[in-house]
Amino acid sequence: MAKASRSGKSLTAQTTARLRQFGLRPTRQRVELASLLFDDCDRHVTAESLHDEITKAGAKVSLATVYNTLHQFTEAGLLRQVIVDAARSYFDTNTGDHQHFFLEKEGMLIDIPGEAISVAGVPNPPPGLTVDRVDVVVRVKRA
Amino acid sequence: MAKASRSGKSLTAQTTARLRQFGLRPTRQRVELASLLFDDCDRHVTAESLHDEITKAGAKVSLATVYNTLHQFTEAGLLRQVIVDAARSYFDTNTGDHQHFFLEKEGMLIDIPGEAISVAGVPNPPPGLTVDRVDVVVRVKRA
DNA sequence: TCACAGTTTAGAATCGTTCTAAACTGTTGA
DNA sequence: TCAACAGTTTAGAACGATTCTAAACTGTGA
Repeated sequence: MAKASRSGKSLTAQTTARLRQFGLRPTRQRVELASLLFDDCDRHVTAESLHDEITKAGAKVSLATVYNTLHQFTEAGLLRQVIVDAARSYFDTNTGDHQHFFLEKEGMLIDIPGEAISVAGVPNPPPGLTVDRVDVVVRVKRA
Repeated sequence: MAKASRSGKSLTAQTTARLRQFGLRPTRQRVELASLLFDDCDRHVTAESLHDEITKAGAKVSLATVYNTLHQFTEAGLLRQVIVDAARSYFDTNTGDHQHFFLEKEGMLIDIPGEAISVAGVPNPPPGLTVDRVDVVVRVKRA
């Protein structure tokens, strides 16, 4: 691991710098979690799934820390929370404009690019309210 | 209460008949809950809020029964479950095609008529999957 | 290297929800 | 009308996800 990037910095060093930028002290736990989340392609995780994954990878991070970290990353804008299931929270490393397919049975999320989809005809919200975000969830089933 | 309707049946009698139609034995608890839910205009409730309401109305219905009943009504197609908040489940007496404004802070849902809103450009789901439903949640904030 | 604020942690606590098993009640058939 | 039974309700325990607590630990800047 810690493959050197074009910039000459190791991935870990990049992650460390990134965390510092966002005002997060780069502790071992945060760096390890951030590596899992951000080093490769976009991902959807739950606290539980991320905790399992990091544990299987041999790192020791408590579940409480996984929860704390997911929330801190979300506040910092590194993650986005996706609400599709009453039973558990998902976190998405893709924070750009996009929507989701959701396969409830398997707890699987699939991104839909924001450019692809468009929502028209949203009425003005009642007086005193402003639109914060429009979420589209396309619920799918195995055929 | 039990104001006579044009049909000559009391509301309670109508509710009772309705429940029977859906294969639900019209017990005291179900009739009372159905009255709160369906006698007036469309509503959004949580198990907790409905339990509070029926308790304040002087009826004794356990929270477990409220949960059971909400799920039975949902299965029967009398209610629709709305997933907008990781913390709790909402149930909507409007089962027709429509979407929602959601004011998280206050746990308030407001219907958006289905005709008003339109979602275009939903890609074909990955092979083996079919679209079940498209949910739109317009998250709003106090200005 | 020290001191301290920030962080992590195990375990307890909390919250919404579901389960359990015993008591209760519509309904049906005699 | 009534007994019998399946379906229903219930209190309370149990559950699973998440948050809290308070004590131990660790980056950081001097």
